[in-house]
Amino acid sequence: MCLSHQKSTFSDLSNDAKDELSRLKTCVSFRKGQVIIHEGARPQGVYCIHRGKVKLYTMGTEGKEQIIRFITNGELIGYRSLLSDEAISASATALEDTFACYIPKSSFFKVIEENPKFSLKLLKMSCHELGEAGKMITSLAQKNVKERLAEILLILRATFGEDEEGYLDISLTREEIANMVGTATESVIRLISELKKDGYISSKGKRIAVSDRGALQQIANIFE
Amino acid sequence: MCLSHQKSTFSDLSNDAKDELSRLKTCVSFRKGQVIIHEGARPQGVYCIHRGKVKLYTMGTEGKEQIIRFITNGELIGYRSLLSDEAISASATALEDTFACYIPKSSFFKVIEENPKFSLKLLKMSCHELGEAGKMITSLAQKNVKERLAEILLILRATFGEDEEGYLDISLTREEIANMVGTATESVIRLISELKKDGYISSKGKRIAVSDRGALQQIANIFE
DNA sequence: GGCAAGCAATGACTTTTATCATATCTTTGA
DNA sequence: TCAAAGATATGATAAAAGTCATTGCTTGCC
Repeated sequence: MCLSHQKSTFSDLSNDAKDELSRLKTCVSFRKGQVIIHEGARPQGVYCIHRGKVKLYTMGTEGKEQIIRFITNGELIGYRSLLSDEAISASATALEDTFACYIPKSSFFKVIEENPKFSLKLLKMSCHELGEAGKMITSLAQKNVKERLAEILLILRATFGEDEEGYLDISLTREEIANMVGTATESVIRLISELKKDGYISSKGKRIAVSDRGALQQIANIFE
Repeated sequence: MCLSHQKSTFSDLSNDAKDELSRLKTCVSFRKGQVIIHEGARPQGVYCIHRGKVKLYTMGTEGKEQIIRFITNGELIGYRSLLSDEAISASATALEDTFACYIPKSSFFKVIEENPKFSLKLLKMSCHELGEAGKMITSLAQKNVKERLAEILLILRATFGEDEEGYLDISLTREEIANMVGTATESVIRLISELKKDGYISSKGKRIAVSDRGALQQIANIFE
């Protein structure tokens, strides 16, 4: 159950509050490809991911997905629209079989009201996300496709890590990568071939491994 | 003073809380072009704009500004990094002479802790901003320059309104518009000429007037 | 009022990226 | 296990956008 996660959004709550939450929540699961929340809908609660990987995306013109970010263990889905009292602005779909807790709107607000520290934590979280969104805006506006692709590969590595064989521990199609980078699928494929030829990454089927992190950082213009 | 604004971030506070804030705050003013907060710095407080217009932007590679959004009467500057406890992620510069209240970090947090409703309002605000940022990401990633320019012109109109002559009540150079749209200055100039020729906007010097809102919405692919 | 600095405008040209077409490789499920 | 569907790969070409160069217009300041 997601409350027990070390890094769960709810991890800092008192035991009492956690106990109450665990009474109010229900457990749900989603199969790979299943839509969890849908853009435009009015949310009735939030999901806290226990185990799994989820993409958050908006539909652009021509029905093309734009992936905004990923959500994984311990993180929330749907809190943004619940708190801003707006329609859901981004759909969420499971990228692999996913298990989550569902917390109804009223219970969620109850926890917020009774736990000022939790409310502050949410505030901190959303402000952090805002900073990340700003970075993404600047990259999309100013970097070229190759720079953006290198940046996204590094983000994927930092977010999901690597499996035993060194491949990124996340399975995305080239099209999904293109939908993050903001480009055509063919361009991603071409550039992945190029990065592979230059020895900065390797790939087998859809799986990708970062082999030269420094080189990617240089390509992406990241100095940290 | 900014606390008295109808639409100020602080408008819902109790009179007591407002009184206390007004003791803790100081008044500051910025001349056109003056930097208010600087990317990378650690903020020591927040600014609440009383009167004026401010651009919020990050520096991309090659030192090119990327304007994330504008801030005007009643809105806060610097709260994001204060709340997420990070370095300032976006600089703010006055676009015209601007008057603001400065509220030191400790006072700001005091108000948050003592007024749960205010804390919730900030949460709502930042969640709303997150939604807007998501929209901007999708536009930048999927729309072409002309569509984005039309969208930005509509946003400027909605944010700043028009003066007596019907011109947008905000003075931006073509370069600044390009820094919002995420394109080259020349491209913005060319497209403004084109929109003007087609009769959708008019312009005189740097001033721009939207004459056919519907047409711009159609160009921008906005259906609302 | 005139002059300089900064901005806007436009043309010519290059580079980047998208699109379309087609071939080949991988998965997946009957 | 084998066929079909779905993904990846690559080439040719077109379209979009950026860059560089130059001219002309505004504006603000002495």
